[in-house]
Amino acid sequence: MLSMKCKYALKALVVLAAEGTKLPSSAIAQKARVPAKFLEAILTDLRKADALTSERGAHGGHTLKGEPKKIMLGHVVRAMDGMLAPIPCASTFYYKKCDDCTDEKICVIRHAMLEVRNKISEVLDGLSLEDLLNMSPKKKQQLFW
Amino acid sequence: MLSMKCKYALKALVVLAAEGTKLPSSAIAQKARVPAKFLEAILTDLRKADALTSERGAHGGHTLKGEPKKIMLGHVVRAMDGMLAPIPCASTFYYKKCDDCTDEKICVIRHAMLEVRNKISEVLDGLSLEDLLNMSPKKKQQLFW
DNA sequence: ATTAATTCATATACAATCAATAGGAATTAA
DNA sequence: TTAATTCCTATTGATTGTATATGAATTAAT
Repeated sequence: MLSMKCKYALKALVVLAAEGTKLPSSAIAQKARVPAKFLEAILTDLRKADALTSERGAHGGHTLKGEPKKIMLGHVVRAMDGMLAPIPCASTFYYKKCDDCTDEKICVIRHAMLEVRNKISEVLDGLSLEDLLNMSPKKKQQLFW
Repeated sequence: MLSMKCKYALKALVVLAAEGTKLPSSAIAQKARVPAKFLEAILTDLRKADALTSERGAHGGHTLKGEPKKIMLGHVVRAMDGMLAPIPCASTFYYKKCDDCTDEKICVIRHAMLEVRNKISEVLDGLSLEDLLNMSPKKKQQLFW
């Protein structure tokens, strides 16, 4: 399950990618229809995840860091929610051994979940913000949802 | 993320499939290395999900309902954890509209998550308990994890 | 009938996580 | 100096996850 936080993060980034300019969090909140104060915290996390840069003070705001084509959904989802894999022992970025497993090389559940994690990764690590924008029927018009 | 409950459920079913006989929950707990009392509740859920039948009293126990080939991982995961999709609006079995979405037909996030949900379903609805057993190097010997 | 083995039902506990909100400090441009 | 903004820390309330406890109901064997 995606958390609301992650969904909001994606929406915020889509707005930034579509707009292509610096935006204050209040504007993003409005365009993305996301709780303003919650979004502030999310934007901070996105900055730490290197997805955007922020400028403080009057005329401050948030700008996408790099081209939308280079920011992949997988990166965002991992930064917000952690691993893509359904189970830690099947994760590549957040691997953790199971307590109830003696030999994970033969664990049939891990095997199955590795397949799932690879499929999820194929999709999310293959989709960029630009790809998301291109899915939208029209452009520059905030009709993404 | 798979819950522990779901993981335990899968392990219990693998044990039952491998064994091919009626087993009391205590025996399953031991073979699957799962907390015994927690497992009891899980087995009840699995019965309600039509994955096994239970007999009470002395010499009672749980038996897989139908062939291992017919019990798909997707069914088990849904019964334990709910939808496979990362987001309710992309679920087929547990669909729910988003509050912050006016036209989900064009929602780019939903679009992306539909792709994810379909990939997950391809894997989990395509894998049976029998398939899991066949992933194991040897058989009938409780070396599944 | 009694006993032991079992499932089944209900309640409880505790911790963690989620989804936010609050208040204010620090920064910046006008 | 002011207004607009990000940034930081704390708090809240609800929900979920991961169990454990207790005991009732059922069944087979003696």
